[in-house]
Amino acid sequence: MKTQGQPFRIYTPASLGAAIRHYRQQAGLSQADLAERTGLNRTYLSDLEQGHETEQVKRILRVLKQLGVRMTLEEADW
Amino acid sequence: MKTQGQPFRIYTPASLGAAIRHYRQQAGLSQADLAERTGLNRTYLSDLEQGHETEQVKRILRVLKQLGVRMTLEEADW
DNA sequence: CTAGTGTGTCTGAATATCAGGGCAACGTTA
DNA sequence: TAACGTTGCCCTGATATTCAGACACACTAG
Repeated sequence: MKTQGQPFRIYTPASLGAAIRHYRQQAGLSQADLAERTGLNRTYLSDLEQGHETEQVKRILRVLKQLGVRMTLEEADW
Repeated sequence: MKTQGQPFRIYTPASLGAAIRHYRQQAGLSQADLAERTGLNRTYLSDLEQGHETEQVKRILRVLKQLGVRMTLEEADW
């Protein structure tokens, strides 16, 4: 049983942040936990989840939209 | 509804770039075309397709991997 | 009440990135 | 051959981002 939730379709930095927050909370991790595990700053993760990580992600999403490509996030078995 | 190609699973900046290149070529666009349509610099797109747009994408992918989340790109009907 | 946890947010400094311009190499076509 | 289209790559200045560290607030447990 995969227990896969619904995939997230990513169109904006905000939706990316919301998806990340969802998966982080589902994993039972705090921002500090995840920051430590990824070697990233907690402030960065906070901003990321709120969609404040704008320019770079927006650029890529703009390219994908122009090409008619959809970005999806979903649980994976790796 | 067109035939959907196989989705791309994105694990690295290089695979993101390869997917973008695939879709751009499928759309019959040059880098310059796409740059104009997206308002981005052609050099940026060149780097992006080669996976040289590293840090930001790598950070996000690192977060997703840590959370057991997979990023996928595929054609969308919009 | 007090301590601890989680998160948002601020500052300033250090980095990373992008746009714009240009040039070389390559393949294709006339 | 020459002209053209495409792409990789270089440089520079300007901009955007990330980080560390700190603090406030809300909430919860003891």
